[in-house]
Amino acid sequence: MEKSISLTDAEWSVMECLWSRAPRTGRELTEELGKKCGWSRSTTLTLLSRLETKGAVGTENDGRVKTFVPRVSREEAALRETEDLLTRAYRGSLSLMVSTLTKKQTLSREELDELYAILKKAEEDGHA
Amino acid sequence: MEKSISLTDAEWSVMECLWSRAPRTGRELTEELGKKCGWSRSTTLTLLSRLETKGAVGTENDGRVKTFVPRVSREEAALRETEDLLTRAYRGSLSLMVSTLTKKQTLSREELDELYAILKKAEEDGHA
DNA sequence: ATAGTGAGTTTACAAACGTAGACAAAGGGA
DNA sequence: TCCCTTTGTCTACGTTTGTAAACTCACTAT
Repeated sequence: MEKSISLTDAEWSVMECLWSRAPRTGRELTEELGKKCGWSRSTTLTLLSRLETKGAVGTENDGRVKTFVPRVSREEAALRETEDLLTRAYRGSLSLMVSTLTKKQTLSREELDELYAILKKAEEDGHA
Repeated sequence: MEKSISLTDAEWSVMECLWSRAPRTGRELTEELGKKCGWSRSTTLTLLSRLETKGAVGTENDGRVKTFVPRVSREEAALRETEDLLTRAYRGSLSLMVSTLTKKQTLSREELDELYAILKKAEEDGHA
């Protein structure tokens, strides 16, 4: 597979916005990110253009106004980074990761229940 | 808590070496990383010195030779990055992370068993 | 026509990263 | 003593990232 796009911190904030609703105009995005991150208009637009170059967002020209849409899903992006981290920090072992986390922070009842459900599902799908 | 140290990609490789055995001399480290990563002597030493500045490794002077030791454990480093990622990409939800992973790759029987064990343990420790 | 606005594009610039060459001090042999 | 090697430090340089000002073009209200 061609290596999927990886996002920087600032870029995540932009994508976050786009994932929450799209298509959006530059206008809306600069406004929202201005509030949320304290960025200037330019900052947001620069980021958007870098993301476009990377192929993480697509644009369309409606008259003189550009609209932006995400080209990668949040899942893809998240997955990409997670796999990187898993490899880098846990030699690829998910259980090692989870155990490291649980050692440091207590999981809520809900979180636990969800995790059990997920495992159960994974189990079923696995030997299907 | 004072924000723990975060490592760059290249720095992880260096720490990896140190975690696998320490204390080590610059000599050993440049050799190993030269092979493993194709780095020049300078590269490794620069990284080591940056890590020293960050406080991620400590040094000691035995005569004219320096020895290096890790100052942060692999767990600490891994945890730090994992928490970052969890926040950035999964709004802090571990179960969301795990489910995203399981959707993309099948877990082995061992991995599953380990995960169940970890959850069980977390559960017990939780309401202790 | 004129000036002000909104939108998009260019240029900028410092800090962080990856990578490494150059240089200096110290020790070991010829 | 003189040179080579070892070890450590300093300097360097291109790229990426965060952040934003400056500039330009099209449009609108006067």
